[in-house]
Amino acid sequence: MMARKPKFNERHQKILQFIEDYQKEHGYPPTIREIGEHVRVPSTSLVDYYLKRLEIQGYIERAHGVSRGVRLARSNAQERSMFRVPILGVIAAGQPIPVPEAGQTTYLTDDESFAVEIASSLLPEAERGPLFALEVKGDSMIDAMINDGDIVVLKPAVEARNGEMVAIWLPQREETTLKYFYKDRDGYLLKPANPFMQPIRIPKSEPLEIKGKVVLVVRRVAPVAA
Amino acid sequence: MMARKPKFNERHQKILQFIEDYQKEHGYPPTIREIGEHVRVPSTSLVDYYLKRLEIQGYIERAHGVSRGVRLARSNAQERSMFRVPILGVIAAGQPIPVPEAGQTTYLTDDESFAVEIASSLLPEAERGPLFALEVKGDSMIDAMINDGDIVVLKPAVEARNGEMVAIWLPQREETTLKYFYKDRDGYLLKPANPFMQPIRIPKSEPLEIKGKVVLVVRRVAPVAA
DNA sequence: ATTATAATTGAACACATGTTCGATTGTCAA
DNA sequence: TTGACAATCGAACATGTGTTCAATTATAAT
Repeated sequence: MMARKPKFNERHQKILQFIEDYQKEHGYPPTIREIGEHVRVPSTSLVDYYLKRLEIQGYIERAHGVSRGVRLARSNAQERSMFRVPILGVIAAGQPIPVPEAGQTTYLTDDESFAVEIASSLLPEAERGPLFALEVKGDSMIDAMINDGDIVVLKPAVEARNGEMVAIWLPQREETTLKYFYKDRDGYLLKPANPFMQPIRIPKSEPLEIKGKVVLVVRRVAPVAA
Repeated sequence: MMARKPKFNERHQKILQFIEDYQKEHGYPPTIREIGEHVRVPSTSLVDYYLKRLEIQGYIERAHGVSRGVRLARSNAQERSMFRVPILGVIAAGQPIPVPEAGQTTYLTDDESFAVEIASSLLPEAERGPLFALEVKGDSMIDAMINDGDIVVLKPAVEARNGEMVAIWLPQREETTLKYFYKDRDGYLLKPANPFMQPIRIPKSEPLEIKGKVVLVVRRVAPVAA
């Protein structure tokens, strides 16, 4: 009964690749014939046949009856490829951590200097959503392997699971740190990222405010003249 | 003699705007007729007339004889915002650094796991061009504030200026390191990024191979379950 | 007013391009 | 083998779409 099921062969892949490349190079999508030429499919109807399949499978979107009316589906395309994350302030040893207000839409100034752009491919799927970034000032985070000038991207959070790297405010000490977070019956254990440094133990009694989970650390290495 | 000179009226502006909007919405550029319809220009020849002007003035680029062959000039459009940088291998203490072959086109596997995407806004203008990335294996780069699993983005180079962070292969020691590079009459001084650590002095006599300049360091902080 | 040129029109043309359809061939499962 | 469907072909068709051109109208400088 069932004959061989339609497979997603290399040609399909090649077509998707070609559409992407062509779009990037020309600024507009290819025609059916151009696709066929490149993938060595001599008949336009066959290309159409392929495109129909790709459309059904959700890889592309088509505007029917429209020349060059083909594009990669949002999911594949560079749609979600960029994230603009606002830099809310600095993170430093002696200062509380600025966090985004809940109500206010995390809004972005157009000013480039107050935002970083992140390739979403750098983020695990789950970490999407509202993010904010802080610029590290001073050497106080150095035991977290984070240096002056680095940018840490955070996901707002008030609690964490063991093993996650979090930004913490210790009210009693008036201190901010970035540490791997572990909780046990005696209190908290804060491990530096640098394995050669000693973890800090926080007794249960001491207050501890988690401000966010670290999702990404970016260091631009500016070449400095002599 | 001179009649009124061709002015850049609001229609021109409107057309540019429309091309941009349309492209963003549909994923492909509009036709001449669609433009005319939107800007309330009833004759296709007049739209063509406008487009010719816009092309001469450098606002748009056209592929003549091609349907929907119009796009905003690069200068207007948002310059390429993404970089795809191939991950050529790992960088570790005891291993030579893999560098891209000069001849071979920096080729990108489709495989996402072998490339990182970088927002070009993270890079200084000058650092564009061929880049490659390496994944850090082990703790050996820890004095450069770079940890196991980090990704370093490099620009191929065989020499460096003082103050630049470079990837270095020391043949005599069979060792790879990332350090800030300083050269003086006595040889080389390699400073760790971590200011608390001691710099290394390399005598003039010892060979030293620079493989690339560090442009960016990225650390994905994967949340680890308990 | 006159004139030169810009702006605009309308229509026709040529061909680029998506679509359709019948026929043929290839390939798997029963 | 045979049935069923996928894959492929070739050609024709309808129309989408850039281009051209001659003619007309509007505008600013003389």
